[in-house]
Amino acid sequence: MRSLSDRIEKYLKVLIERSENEEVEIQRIELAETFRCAPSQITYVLATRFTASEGFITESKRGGGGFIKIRKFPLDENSVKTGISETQAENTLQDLKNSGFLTGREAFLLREILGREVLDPASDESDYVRFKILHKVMKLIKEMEGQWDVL
Amino acid sequence: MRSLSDRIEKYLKVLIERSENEEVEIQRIELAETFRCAPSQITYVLATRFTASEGFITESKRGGGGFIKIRKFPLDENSVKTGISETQAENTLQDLKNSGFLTGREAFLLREILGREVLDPASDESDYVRFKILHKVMKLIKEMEGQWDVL
DNA sequence: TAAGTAAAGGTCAAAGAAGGTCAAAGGAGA
DNA sequence: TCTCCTTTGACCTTCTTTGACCTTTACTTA
Repeated sequence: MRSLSDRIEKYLKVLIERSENEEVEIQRIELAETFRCAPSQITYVLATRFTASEGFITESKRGGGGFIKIRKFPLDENSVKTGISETQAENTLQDLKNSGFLTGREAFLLREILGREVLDPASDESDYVRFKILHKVMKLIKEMEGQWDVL
Repeated sequence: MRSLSDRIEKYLKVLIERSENEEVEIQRIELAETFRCAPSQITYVLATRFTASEGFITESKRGGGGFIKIRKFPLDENSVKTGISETQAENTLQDLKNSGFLTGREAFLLREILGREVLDPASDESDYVRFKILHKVMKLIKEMEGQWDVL
């Protein structure tokens, strides 16, 4: 018998799969009501099944009109071929910062590196380099998993 | 479900987009009536979504015939092509100073750097350099968000 | 012209509406 | 039984919305 967490996980992954852009936006309370559980249960599922090492980014806002957004990393074979634009790179960095995987300064530095001043914005070559750099960053996040200080 | 603030923000941004000169002028009470909310709600939206670090400047006047004017910084892709004149640069610096994002000395220094003695006023190349410098400044303001001292 | 009034916008604190955290209790399998 | 994963609930933090009260500006009137 699968647990509640498993069912919520499955439910969210189906939503993401069916989405156009590999992401889904929910309201914690609403989802909790749907599954008739405590809101913190949703937080738990996110924390255990939608981690960066699983390839997910989550973003949220509190207060009125609050939400939780779950997004899958753009790190599939497709991205390797098409590359990543400056804007996509910035969005990803923003996500990583918001999720606490990068500090403000780290994100800042990377943004500068990936920016137009360094990489010609109108070049496919640049997009590919951008992808390679970001891919490395993601890999580091995955592998280090909270042990950055060992560097 | 998006919040009232989100809807008002969207509304104003559409107005700005449709305008000729990237600015819009409204009356607080009128807009509040349109959205059936307290006038201070409008002030809140301005304070949270139309900040300088978001690329906006607001200006207002009280009393009879009062108004609120919202302007977008001239720092979009278009500016990249056309560059920024010395006068435009000065206006932007003035705005940044008035909004409290730059101190008097900082604005002064930048004004000197961007001025005619350093950058030939009759050169497209200069306009482009001016844009790049200002853009960097804005970016720093945005990224550092009150944490300049960490550098 | 000085004083008063009406018509704006500004401020700020409190209430409301989300999501976050964490420790403790509950369960399932080794 | 012991351990590890789930589930819950009390309490916290952040963002939104409102309303009472303040300040500024334009207009009117003695």
